[in-house]
Amino acid sequence: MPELPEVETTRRGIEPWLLGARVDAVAVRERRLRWPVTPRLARELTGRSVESLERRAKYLLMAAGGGTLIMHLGMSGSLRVHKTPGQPGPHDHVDLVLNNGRTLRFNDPRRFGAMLWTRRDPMRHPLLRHLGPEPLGAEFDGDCLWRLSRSRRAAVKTFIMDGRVVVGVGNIYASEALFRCGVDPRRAAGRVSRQRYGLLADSIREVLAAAIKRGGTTLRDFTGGDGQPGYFAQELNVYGREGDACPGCGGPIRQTALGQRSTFFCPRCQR
DNA sequence: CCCGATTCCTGTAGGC
DNA sequence: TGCCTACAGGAATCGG
Repeated sequence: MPELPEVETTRRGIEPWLLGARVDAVAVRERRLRWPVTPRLARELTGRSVESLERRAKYLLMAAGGGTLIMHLGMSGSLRVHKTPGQPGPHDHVDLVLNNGRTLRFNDPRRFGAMLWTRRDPMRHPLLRHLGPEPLGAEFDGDCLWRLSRSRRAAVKTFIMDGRVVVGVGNIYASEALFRCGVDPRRAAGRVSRQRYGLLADSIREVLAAAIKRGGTTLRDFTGGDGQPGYFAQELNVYGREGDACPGCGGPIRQTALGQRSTFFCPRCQR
């Protein structure tokens, strides 16, 4: 499940093969992703050289020849650079054939991912323009969480997963960050103190940075741009561990649902 | 504006 | 063993 660390791991894995490479051909075998892949995408991308590959939230932005390819992995998408791609398998929806002999291949069984071409400033794109701060950036801290949360009655876990508040915090890392700072995920966002938001912001930053260091979390099938899995799963304290002993107090980890999302926490350590 | 519910999709885990 | 259903989730979008 690509969250920010998995997207960043992917970006770092494929960037060296993309920078400066020219796109010689684009093969679109399945147009039905989150939004339809337009014929324009292949037409305009072909012949352009890649200038940069950046990440904003969970989007990857590949700048090429004045336009930008906006990519999102959804929840089952992956991007890999192949030396010899071979016959496309199931769910290998898009290939970018590069002039350095490599092929960037987008695979996405559930097709929640996206590939969009824009000639405008990507940061002004409707999907990106209302996004909150990057959790690893300088402008993100406990005070901005605290300010935005006043009078909010939604659960704090739901609140930190809202991309307008802070980007990149998905279901796994939301549970982990809240455990780390001892905040009950069910607590109303407006009823978390300023001081505890300071701790929560630190926890979000730490847990994401640690996951990036490990190459992301591979629960089932995530692999980075080189096909390697991530190793943060073994450092998860609560996610997916209902009934297991809490690493803090030894009591059982509990599971509940918040905003239709499974949520894991320790009722003794988190208040 | 705020918030919860619904929607897209398919692989897989669990129940019978 | 094998079939069937439920569930997983990012995030846009809808409905209240």
